Amino acid sequence: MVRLSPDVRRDVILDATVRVMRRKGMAATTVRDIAHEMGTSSGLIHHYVESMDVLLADAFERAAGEDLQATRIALAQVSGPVARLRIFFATYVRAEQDWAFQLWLDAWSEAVRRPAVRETSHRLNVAWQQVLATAIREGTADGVFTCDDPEAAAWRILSLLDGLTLQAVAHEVDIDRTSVIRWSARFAESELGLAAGSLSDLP
Amino acid sequence: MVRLSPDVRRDVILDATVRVMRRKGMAATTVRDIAHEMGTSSGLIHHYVESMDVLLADAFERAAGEDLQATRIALAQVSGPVARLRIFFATYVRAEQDWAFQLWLDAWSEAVRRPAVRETSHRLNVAWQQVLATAIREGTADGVFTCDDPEAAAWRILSLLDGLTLQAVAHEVDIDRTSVIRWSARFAESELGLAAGSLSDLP
DNA sequence: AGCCGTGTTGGACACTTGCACAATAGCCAC
DNA sequence: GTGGCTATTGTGCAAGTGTCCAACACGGCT
Repeated sequence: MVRLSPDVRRDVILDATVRVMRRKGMAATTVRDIAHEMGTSSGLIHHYVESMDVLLADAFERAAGEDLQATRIALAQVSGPVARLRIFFATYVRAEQDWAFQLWLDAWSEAVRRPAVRETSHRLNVAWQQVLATAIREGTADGVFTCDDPEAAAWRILSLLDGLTLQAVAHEVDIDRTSVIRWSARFAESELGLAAGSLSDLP
Repeated sequence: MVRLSPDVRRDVILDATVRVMRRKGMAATTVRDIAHEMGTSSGLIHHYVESMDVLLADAFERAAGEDLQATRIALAQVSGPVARLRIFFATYVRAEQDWAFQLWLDAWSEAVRRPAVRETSHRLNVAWQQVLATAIREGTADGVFTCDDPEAAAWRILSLLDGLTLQAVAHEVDIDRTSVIRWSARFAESELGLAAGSLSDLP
């Protein structure tokens, strides 16, 4: 029985929850699973967490938020709208490892029943869209892109990316990962008035 | 206590399951719910169905299959590639009422864990893609469309449609239904070499 | 009419779930 | 040291799950 400070314990709980979620899926994650993963009692979890609903939402936020942050950092380290967009597509594959995207599928599905999950997935989805929209706005300001509605264009590009990834992850066939990226990048080219290949051609 | 023949009873069970699924979602559907919906005992269900797993998969197949069939019929009643594609987008909205698309979200999420569900959702997704691919092939044969890979184009259009609908259904905001259709139709125009507005302008 | 096959019942079963709460045990201030 | 605060335990609970099964009752057959 190791006694930890509340902050550390909260961290340990979230980490354990993420690990269980990625192994069993969001819907199948139980309090007892998490307790067993931490090597503690299940009562301890309820001492820190008000409900299973928000725990799942918080854990999802941690898991998905890390990917988002990684992409943001990667984008910040590069300059120029075209190069930045190339990085966006490149990190999106890395970010969306199968288990990570599976969590997104779980979140979208659970959103109807779990208000906390819906709120989180909604917020994170908007955050992803904003990353893209910001990059597009910068490109139009520079005169490199031609796009009269960056917000909408960002939703469309992100949705095509998600829709294609969905098929690749859920059904494991028909569409391979490189096609997902190339097709999405080509769509972005046409959305932003770029020459064919400027985003989708391999470097 | 109405005594039905096995065939009829099986049908009644599937119908009741679909109704409960569309009300509560796939993951939250229970044997007792279905029994209550039919007005019978829960034991009766297991007299006909080997497990909950395959019952959910079969019911999903019925629910999603009906929408697919409705779209196929609607497409068959119209002639000309452009008109047919317009119908496709129009029926996709109708077909994908919130509850129906919610079932798809559930299915994609459950696919990893439930082999029966994965097999069904995969097969039906391919079927939808084939409906679109066939329409595109006919259009290219007629010289109306310009498209060198109808199969891939169908996946892209369908994926954009799914990705956008996903946001509209799961998060209930940000993207309204008319935008989903208009944006997808515009994307189809550029994929098929059509003039802007030929698919996306309201009739 | 009576009988028998079988569709149907309703509850038992063993299990799981999230959550609550008294009791316990570790750590820090004094 | 020692007391007190609180992190942690472990059990209990009520409600839920899928599955099973002996008993029942309806409809067609003789």
